[in-house]
Amino acid sequence: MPASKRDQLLATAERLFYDQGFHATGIDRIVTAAGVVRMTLYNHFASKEALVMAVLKARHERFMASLDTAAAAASPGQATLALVEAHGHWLEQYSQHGCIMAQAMGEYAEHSAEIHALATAAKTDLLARLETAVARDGLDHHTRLARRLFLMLEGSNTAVAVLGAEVALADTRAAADALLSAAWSETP
Amino acid sequence: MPASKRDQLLATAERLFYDQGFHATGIDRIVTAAGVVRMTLYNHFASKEALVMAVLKARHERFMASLDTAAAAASPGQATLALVEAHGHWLEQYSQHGCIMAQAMGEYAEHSAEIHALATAAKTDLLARLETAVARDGLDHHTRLARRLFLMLEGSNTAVAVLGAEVALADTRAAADALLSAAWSETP
DNA sequence: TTTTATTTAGATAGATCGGTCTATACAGGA
DNA sequence: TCCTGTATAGACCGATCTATCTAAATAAAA
Repeated sequence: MPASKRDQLLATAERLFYDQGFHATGIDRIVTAAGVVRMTLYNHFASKEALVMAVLKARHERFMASLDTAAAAASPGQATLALVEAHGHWLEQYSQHGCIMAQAMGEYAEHSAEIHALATAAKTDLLARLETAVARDGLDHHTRLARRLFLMLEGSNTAVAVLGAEVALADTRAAADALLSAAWSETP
Repeated sequence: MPASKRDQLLATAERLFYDQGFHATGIDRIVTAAGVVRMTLYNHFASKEALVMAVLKARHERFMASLDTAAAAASPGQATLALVEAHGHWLEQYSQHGCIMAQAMGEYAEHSAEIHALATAAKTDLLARLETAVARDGLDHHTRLARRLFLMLEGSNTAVAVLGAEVALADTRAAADALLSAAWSETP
């Protein structure tokens, strides 16, 4: 069965928002690219802001699901590295030129508290998953370590855009390994 | 002496672009906030795109100068950490809710190759400074290590926006220390 | 077949966008 | 004093923005 008009709109808007930016992408371009008429969009979404919210929410849920799947499938003691790998895989597939949540935070910081809060929550959700994984792997100082890994993964968003996925993700993996090793030997 | 109209425009535009985003900030708002008339802007800058370029260029030069000053004043063997400190200091002062260059890359990736290239060059300039410092400090594998530190510093841009400057910068410092220690003990 | 919900087409609204134009005012330096 | 460069005020342009409205077409469910 073909995707619903609503799903077509979500997928098209996500692509355009990510490639062109939020404010630079007009309603007309979205509906044209989705092969749909303007009223169909406003039938499914109350406003452009509501559309942005729905796009980010759906994308975030997909991202979290891929993290959770990877963590659940990891061998004992390997949950943290599995998250790092899953994050890298996501960047390779869907996020080659920067993080859409960071972009949304910047574009809507003073224009929509709702969108800004959603994007911020997406970041803290990732941090929370890291904390859970680090704790599950039996590593000490798990909050501190999780925050350091968070720094790395956030940095890899930009690094992929600047240096390319191959180089950036290899660096991220190696740096994560170094942080994890250092965590064992470091004095508390 | 009061700042020139041109400088007023640059400072005002920088603030508005950073706080509200590039596309979401109109020419009218800039000139009004700068206390200047519309034609004065177009007398000094050929277009909005040229204004964005000038703003980013000036900001980047200020940033680079602060890095170079810090590196030059560092004790022998401490240039790398001095750069990390200087970067953190910059975030505290001027970049509390995300990196304006990353924002520009996102907003202009498909709208202005010139702006996108400038923002990308800003990132590679930071990476180059890190490489120089790491080499000057006599650390091995300096390219690889510099790229890992680059990841950290890029991550701290987002981390400051999400977790606040205090927490994020403490983590960044600690993680950089850990990476530097690990660099000594790691097998090539 | 009738009802109900969805989609289409297209006109329309008012605001704002980046950018241009002209005429006027006002400096400081020659 | 005159001249040159800069700033002001404000009208103006066409394009685009988000959003709404109506009327007709379409399809699936009852």
